[in-house]
Amino acid sequence: MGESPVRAPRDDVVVAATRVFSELGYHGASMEDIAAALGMRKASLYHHVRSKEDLLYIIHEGLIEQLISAAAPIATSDDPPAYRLAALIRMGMHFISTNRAAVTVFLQGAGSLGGDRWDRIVEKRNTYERMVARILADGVADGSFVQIDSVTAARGILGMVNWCYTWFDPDGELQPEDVADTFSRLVLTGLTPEAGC
Amino acid sequence: MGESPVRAPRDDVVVAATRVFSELGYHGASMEDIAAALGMRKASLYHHVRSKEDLLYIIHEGLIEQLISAAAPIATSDDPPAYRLAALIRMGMHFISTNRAAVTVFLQGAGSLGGDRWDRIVEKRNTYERMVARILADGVADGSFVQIDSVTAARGILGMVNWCYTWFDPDGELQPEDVADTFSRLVLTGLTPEAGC
Amino acid sequence: MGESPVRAPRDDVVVAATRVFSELGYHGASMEDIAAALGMRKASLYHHVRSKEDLLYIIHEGLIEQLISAAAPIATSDDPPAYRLAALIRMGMHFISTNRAAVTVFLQGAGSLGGDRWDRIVEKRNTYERMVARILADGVADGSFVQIDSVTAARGILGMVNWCYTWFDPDGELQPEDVADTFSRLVLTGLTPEAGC
Amino acid sequence: MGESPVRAPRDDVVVAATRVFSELGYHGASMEDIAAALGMRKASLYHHVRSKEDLLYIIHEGLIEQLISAAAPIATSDDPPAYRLAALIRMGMHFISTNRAAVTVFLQGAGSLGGDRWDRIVEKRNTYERMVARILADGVADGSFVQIDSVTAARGILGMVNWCYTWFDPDGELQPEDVADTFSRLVLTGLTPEAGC
DNA sequence: TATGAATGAGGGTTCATTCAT
DNA sequence: TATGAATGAACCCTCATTCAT
Repeated sequence: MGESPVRAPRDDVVVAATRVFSELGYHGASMEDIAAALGMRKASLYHHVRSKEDLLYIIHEGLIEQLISAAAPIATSDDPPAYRLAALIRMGMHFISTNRAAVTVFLQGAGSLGGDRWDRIVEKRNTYERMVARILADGVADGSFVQIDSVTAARGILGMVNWCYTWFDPDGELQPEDVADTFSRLVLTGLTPEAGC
Repeated sequence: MGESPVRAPRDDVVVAATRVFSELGYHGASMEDIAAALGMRKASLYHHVRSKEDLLYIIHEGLIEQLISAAAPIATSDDPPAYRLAALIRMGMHFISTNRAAVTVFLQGAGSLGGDRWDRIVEKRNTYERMVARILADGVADGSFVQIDSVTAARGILGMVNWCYTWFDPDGELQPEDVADTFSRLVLTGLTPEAGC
Repeated sequence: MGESPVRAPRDDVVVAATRVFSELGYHGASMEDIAAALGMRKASLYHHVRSKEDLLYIIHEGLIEQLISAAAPIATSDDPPAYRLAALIRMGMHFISTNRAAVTVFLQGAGSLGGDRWDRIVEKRNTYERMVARILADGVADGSFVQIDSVTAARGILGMVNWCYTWFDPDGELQPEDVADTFSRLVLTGLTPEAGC
Repeated sequence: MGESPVRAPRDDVVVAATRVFSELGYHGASMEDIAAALGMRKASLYHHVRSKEDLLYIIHEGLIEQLISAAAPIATSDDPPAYRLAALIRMGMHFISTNRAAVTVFLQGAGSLGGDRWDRIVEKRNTYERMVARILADGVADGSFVQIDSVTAARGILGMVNWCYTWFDPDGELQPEDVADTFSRLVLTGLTPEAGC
């Protein structure tokens, strides 16, 4: 915290890079492309960012930081686990539909980020994952959830939500809340009706 | 249709390419890398494949074809929906843990495949997705599943399973069947115990 | 002649450029580097100098002018040739140890200076060289030196002294005068003791 | 010895690079220039060399190795010091006039070679220097030379010879042997005639 | 005077692909 | 089938220089 060697570039630069990366992929996008999206030439771009990889890192870090900030209050609230889980799923869907491009870059960008930086991102990613797992573990502990492998279940739920970046269309008929509701019902009460009640 | 068809290259070539692509990413891997993995030089590789993109397409097609072949008998069996869904999840986990590299290439490779070919892959991908959605719809129809948006739920379940390529370690403690069981319970009976029965 | 003349920039600018050029080489140093050494930004530097090459020329000219000024009175004095030569060597060593950075730039900078300017520097360099050769010729003429190719010998002596920029350390144990004495003895009386006297 | 990570490129490549570097300077020369000198394109050059710096290193190493090989038998022979010194000077002049371009690259190239490699070259350069100093020390020890700082004198003599790369013209009237003779007389018997004999 | 921004002109390097042997 | 060589097309990045503020 505080010693990041990466200057924060102008906002529009990051926004443009995020869009271009999400459309062409990190490797498929050239600095030229990003510059063009900003109405400037390649060389000018280097006044705002030090390298292409810097841009990728900035996007990654911005996203995971924002995600954690949004998740933390939900995960650590005093609400019952089921409630917290549903809120987290809703937040996740909202996040994806609001940050479409950045999420795409984030979830596809694996492997393009150099060692140290990738490690730092992974660490934060794990932090987020642990928040979800913690909610499940809490529920199992207090009996509001059935006995289940909370880590695996958490990863399953995360996958369910993350995967939306491949198909969810914010401009489509379905609202993010609709999807979140479906997912919540799916993992909370399950597909099968409660037997014999 | 109009393009010249893709000759099927020697198996070891596809295997090597799959491994190299999965490790370095499609863009990050060079033909040189693949050739080296086969103990030959770049130029020789062109006696076996016509282009780098051909390789990617071959891998994609091989995978989706194999996946559909494995899924079809399950999806179309006469077993009850809940049973079929569990079987599909189990098959999916098994598939991922057996075809680690290819699955990685398949799920990360979006965007690197040219128009026509990508479309053909997407079509088959949709076929697979529809199989899952159909099972859910069947369950909703026969009352064995609760009323739910079967398409969205199917995508959620697929995401849950697909996402495993990012974290599941075939050499770890967890068996693919264990994960499949957790996932099945999660989406069939849900996290919350059946109330007051 | 036809080109616009070079304004003399602030002294500290030249000093900084000299140091930076000597450390990184002319091509290796950027205007940014020089500006940084002055605590300003690249663009500000252009208020003081018109171009990078101007800086190089200014350094070259300042050095050769200063060197000629120091050498002239010695070379044209009435002292006997041996004395003048020794004095010149001493002056040369003193000059190198006092103007380390500038000498480095001067002796390494060949080829970076454009046609006309380089020619002008070379001309002055030759003037200096001729001073030394003249001393030798004088000695040969008045019999105080042996018959020898005075031009070649002069170049040898200059090389001996100039070369010091590659190894002489002003902060080392050896004083410039010590080196000058060794060099003077070497070229005046030689390594071999006078035979049978 | 043996573990050099630099493949030896085709001879003509090294020759061309040497000439181009000597004419334009390392930084002033582009890979394009070198390729053009070989009648190929920039990209083709990379089949023969891994990087521009590799080329520079190969030139440096080739030169210093060759120089040491030529100097060693002279320096370690049983001939009297004066004879060995004269022979070394003659060899040096011959070397410079035969390897004009490479010597130019070698003596100007300081600073362009990365840390490790530069260190390795400097080490060998010192080896060569020590050979000369050793001859002088031998002469001082056996009384055939006057008492003198042999290290400084050696550097002076080396400078005298090395400096020739800046002015000696192999196609001029002066033969390398002529210059060598002048230099030998200069440092062996000196400029001043033997007094009163 | 000082500077942030912009940019044309390269420069080194990589790479998929072709071709003659 | 195998490969050494060659190359066009890019790509990332640097830099001297200009200009509006």
